[in-house]
Parts: sequence; structure tokens; C-alpha cells
Amino acid sequence: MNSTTPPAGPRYLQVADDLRAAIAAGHYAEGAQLPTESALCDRHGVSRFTVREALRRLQAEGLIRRRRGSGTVVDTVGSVLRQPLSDVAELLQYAADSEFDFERRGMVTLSSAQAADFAMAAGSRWILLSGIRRMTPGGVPLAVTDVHVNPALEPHVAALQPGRQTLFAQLGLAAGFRIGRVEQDIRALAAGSREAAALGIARRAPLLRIVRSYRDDSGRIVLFSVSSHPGDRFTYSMHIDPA
Amino acid sequence: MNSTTPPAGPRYLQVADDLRAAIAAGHYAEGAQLPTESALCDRHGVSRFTVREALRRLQAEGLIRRRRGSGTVVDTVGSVLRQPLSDVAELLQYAADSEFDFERRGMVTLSSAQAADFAMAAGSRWILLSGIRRMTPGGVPLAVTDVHVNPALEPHVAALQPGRQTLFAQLGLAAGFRIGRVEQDIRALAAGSREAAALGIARRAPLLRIVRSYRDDSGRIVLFSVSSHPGDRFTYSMHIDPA
DNA sequence: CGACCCGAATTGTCCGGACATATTGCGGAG
DNA sequence: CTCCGCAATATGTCCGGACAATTCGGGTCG
Repeated sequence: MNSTTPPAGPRYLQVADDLRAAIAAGHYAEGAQLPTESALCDRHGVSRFTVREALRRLQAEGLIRRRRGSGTVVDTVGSVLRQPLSDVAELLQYAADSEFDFERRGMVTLSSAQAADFAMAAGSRWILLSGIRRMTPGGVPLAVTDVHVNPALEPHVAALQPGRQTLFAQLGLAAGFRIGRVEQDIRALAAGSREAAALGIARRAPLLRIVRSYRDDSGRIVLFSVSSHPGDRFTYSMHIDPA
Repeated sequence: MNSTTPPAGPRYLQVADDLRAAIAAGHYAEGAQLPTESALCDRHGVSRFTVREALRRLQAEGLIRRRRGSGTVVDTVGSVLRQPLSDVAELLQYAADSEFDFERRGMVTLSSAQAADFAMAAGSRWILLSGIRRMTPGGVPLAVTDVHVNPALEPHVAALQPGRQTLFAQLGLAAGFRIGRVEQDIRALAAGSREAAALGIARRAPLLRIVRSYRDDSGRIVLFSVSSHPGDRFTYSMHIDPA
């Protein structure tokens, strides 16, 4: 527990975690100046490279804003019920803030219509899990989701548990792969009878559909999910930073 | 025009542009291995820092995939009619790939309902421009858009021209500010009569609505736009990379 | 022939330094 | 008092080097 035991991972992540925790704890109010790079170098005993890498992460998350000559300030903290998303960590964080109940529905083969709709290969086979995501257990449904798992992960599917973590994160832990790229397609469409019933909305009501595909670091599609959100109850929010 | 005249901007952007152009020109097929970092250092006569910064950009754009020990390969080139988006440059690039016609519609004050809908301040005043975006001039409409410009930029609004560039980019050039953060909210809703008529779809048909707010580098909201895309004609596509 | 090991190749992490460029506040000139 | 310019400060760009972690091929040994 001393200086000779580096707890985990790269040092810039530790610096980033420290700063993130400090901001979350309110040590720096919204709009407040953060310490300068060189001050952070001294405090953490690392080089400017490491500090800048840490700050780069926080900027990508939307926590801070940086300006040459001016300094680093805490950016607007997003309001509730919005899903900020700029990197994988944020994506998983959102999932941890809501509830997901699912049931296994067996093996499916994608029809060509589905394949086109989901931008996946026709005829491919997947283990289908269906579920509902809620903000709070028993509360209003936020989304109905079909999760398609790569059959190669069959042995780990039985161990999946409903709760506040993504199936993808659970599979990653169980099967021991690392997160690679995540892609998502977003579109609007009219609710069918199944979505209407599950979400408690009218048929043909507008739905926000998000198709996410998760790859491991070798590029294999581990899982893809099809989420349908009621249009009047869900807003997808994100930000993009320059440079 | 020789080696003593650096054409523009940072060197890593020049390296990134070179590589992007080479990939676009087909010099590296999809999945093909790119030169290693040290090879790129030699070729461009820059340090590894510069090459890595360039590659970092291309990775953020989704053009390449990198793996430790393995190398750098060209990633899947996205299919048409999808809008990849991971940074501001891509956002502006998409706009440059489509056509936008607009007309000025005067000054407006946001009602509290609009303010809540757009996540903006109620009672704020904006210059309203309305327009339609198409893939090709005279082609099918991709979106109907209301652009709200900060009244402080009034003197530059008259000079705005329809075409293949965003109003935001034009304003930036004219008024001399730099791009800061872009935020967007995405939701699904039913088409009203105005959207139905403009887009040639049925009333109550599902719409994908994207509200984007553009800030300059000091955090001021320069402009925000409300785009309504027909649900069956538009898919918003993006990707997220780890680390 | 197959399983294993080792080493070359490649990207990731990290250091210390240097100069460039933008911002901001201060003080002096008018 | 106002405006201008300068200097201090902070982040951006860039260098050269070093070592770590991972991948992948090839060679060795059973």
C-alpha cells in the first residue's frame, strides 16, 4: 500500500480517476479552474505527457473544457435523463444507471430483412435474449431490447444475470475478452404491436431505435443489441469536442 | 512552394490528411496493413509523436484500427447513407456532402415549450433560417432544418449562402470565431403537418429529430439547429473506440 | 507432425525538454 | 480614464529517447 505498489493500469488513468472523483465530490464547482498541467505534474509526480493524457480523457468524456492560454475548467455537468456518450466507458456507465430484466429466447437466424435492418450478415446465427430496461425496478420502461449474442459465447450465457450491468460487460468478464469498437445506428420508426405492448404506448407511435454492435479487440462481433425507446420518453444526448 | 513553406497548420494534420487521401484513393484496401509508425516517421520526416497524433485522429474518425503488437489496418469503410460522426471535422464533412437551401425568416423568441424541447433558454431571441437538406440538388429531401443564429452575428447573416457548407462553418469564417463544443440531442417524434409537407411523408409518420448546439471556443452558443429527418430515409450512424 | 518457446516487430506508456501560440492582467502612454 | 502594448501564464505542438506489453511467425523439441 505504499509507493512501490502501483495499484493498476496506466498512470494517466489513475490521474484521470483522481480528477474525476474530485470533480464528482464537488471539489471543483462547475466552471471552476482546475490546477494547471504543471501543478498536476507536481502533485502526482508524473510527467506532463501523463497529465495531458489524463486530461484528454476527461475532455473526451465532456467533463472539462480546455483553452490555450486560459486553462482548464469544469464543464457543464449534464442533466438527468440524458445519455451522454463519447466513449465506451460512458456507454457502460449509462447502463449501470438503469435496470435491465431479460429472458433467454433461444437461437435465431437473421432473415435478410432483419439483416438489412440491423446492418448485419443475413443467415448469421445468434442467441437471442429479450428484455426491458427501466430507470428504477418496476418503474416506467425506458426501452425494450433484443440482445443477440455470438453463439461462440454459449457457455457463458447461462451465467448472465439481470441487473445494473450490461450483458456485454458481464460477458467480457466471463469470457475474458477486451472491449473493442462499438458502433451504433440510430433511426426513427413506428412502433409495432410488440413494442407498443411492452412499452405501454400506442401502435404506430414514434420509436427511437438504436442498434449497437460490440466488437472485441480482434474485431469479432461479440454481441449486438436492438433497443427501441419510446419517442416521448427518451432523448439521446451526446457531445463532440474539437481537436 | 518548397520545404521551407509549411502549407498550413500542425504537422500531424498534414500527415493525417496524407494518409486519409491515400486510403480514399484506394492505395490501402480495406483491411490492408498501413505502414508502421517508424516507417511513417521516416517518410514524413517527423517524430513518432507527430505520427501517433495523426493516427489518433484517423482512429477517432473510424478510418483505421490499431492493435499493439499487430499494427495498423484500414477499418471498414462505412456504407453510403450513413452519417458517421465522432468529431467536429466529420460533422462538417457530412454537411459538405449534401445540399442545403434556406431562406431567412426573421427574428423569433423561444416559447417555454420550445425552450424545453430544444434544451435552450426560454425567452431567448434568435435569427431563424429555415431550409431543406438534400443529397443532390433537386433530389429527395433528407431533412428539414431550422437554424437559429445568435443575434450578435446579425451583420454576418446577410452574407450567408446556400450550398455545400454548413452555416456554422460560414459564420465561423465570417465572424472569426473558432469551433468549440457541439452538443446534440436525438429523439423520435411524429411528423407534424409542416414536416410532412416539406419532406413528402404522411402526418404522424416517425421523424428523427436532431437538435445541435454549436459553441465557439469561449462557450457561447453561436447557433443551434433543429433537424427533422424522415425515419425511413435516414439512419444516424456512429462509432465509439476504446481508450 | 504438433506443441511449445523464443525473439523480432509493433504499438502503448512514459520521461524531460524545447519552442509556439493564445489569453489575461497589469502598467504606462496618451 | 481609456487604450495600447508587454510580460507572465497556460495549453498546443514537437522532438528524441527509453522501456513495457502484445502479437505473430518461425524454429526447436518432443
